[in-house]
Amino acid sequence: MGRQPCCEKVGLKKGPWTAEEDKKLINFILTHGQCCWRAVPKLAGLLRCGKSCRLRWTNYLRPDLKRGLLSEQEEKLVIDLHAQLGNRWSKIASHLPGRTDNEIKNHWNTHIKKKLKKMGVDPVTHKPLVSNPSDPPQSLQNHHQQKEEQSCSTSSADAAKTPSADNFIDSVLTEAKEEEDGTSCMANASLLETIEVMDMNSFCTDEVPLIDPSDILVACPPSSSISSSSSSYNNGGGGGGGGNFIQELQFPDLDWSYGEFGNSGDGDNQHSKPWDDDDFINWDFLVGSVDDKTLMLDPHPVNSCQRSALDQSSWTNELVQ
DNA sequence: AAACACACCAACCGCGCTTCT
DNA sequence: AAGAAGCGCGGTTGGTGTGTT
Repeated sequence: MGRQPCCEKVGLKKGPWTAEEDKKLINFILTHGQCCWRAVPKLAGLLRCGKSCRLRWTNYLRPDLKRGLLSEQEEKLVIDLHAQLGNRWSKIASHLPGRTDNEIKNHWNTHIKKKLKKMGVDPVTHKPLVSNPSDPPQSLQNHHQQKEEQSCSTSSADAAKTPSADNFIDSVLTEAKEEEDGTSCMANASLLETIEVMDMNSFCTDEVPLIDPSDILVACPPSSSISSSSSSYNNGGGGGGGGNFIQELQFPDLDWSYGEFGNSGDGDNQHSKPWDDDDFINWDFLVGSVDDKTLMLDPHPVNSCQRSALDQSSWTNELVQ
């Protein structure tokens, strides 16, 4: 069957989002929650297609997003998961709270791929990269040999496994790490333990709990970081932000279950709390907007999605602070 | 200081799956 | 059962920032 474009292309804006557009989208979702994406642009007064709005929200504006580079542990987890799942970025992202599939995909393509190749690992198969498959480099053969001889295996389950792509990556990563900073086998074991714990703590869509709105704390960055450039505004300097300007805010009790904040819309998010203190680093314009009175949160929500429990004035006051 | 190359990442595109009628 | 609509996913592109010559 033929498929129409996701939206009438005529008259719709493309390209980088402006602060004003972000404001509109955030404002809309804050007041109405997430509903039919196709209707969002119309209702929010945006000249974008619904798809673009959804993408902007899930990949950038969602308040529970972590910014900045993936940590070593996250990176390791991504590699492990990629070995199991392949390029199913949304599935991989579901194991990394606060990370989006797009972010992980980008990180994979720009960092991890290179790193693995450098280490002699095929980023696609997670097996040794060799010109002649029957003749792997000595160093790689050693990896397998050493791996089998290792007395400090990460788990009995691992030990029981036959050598796999996963194990190979583990050993290569372990060695690379040792070469890098001289950490011991025990240290790596603890790293892997941590990752296993992360794995155990991650959960899928169906396990996503609902949050008590009163538990939600939001960081409030300073308005001074507002940039006039859409792009620098978007990039935000890599997101190391947070830091000393953190203020805690009560967040309106929108009907946003964790599921709705799930990665790439599957609702598969797995946070013990939806937003970290470092969140909202890109929401500086929100504060600025309140300052200059351009952002008005609707004090009269029209459905159960909107906040009700929190006193409007205290919420606004805290936002302005 | 200017030009160029490279790296990074937000956003777009098209397809597939699911749901609705 | 079939078509239509909506949404999500994965691949790709293009703009911007940063480093190098």
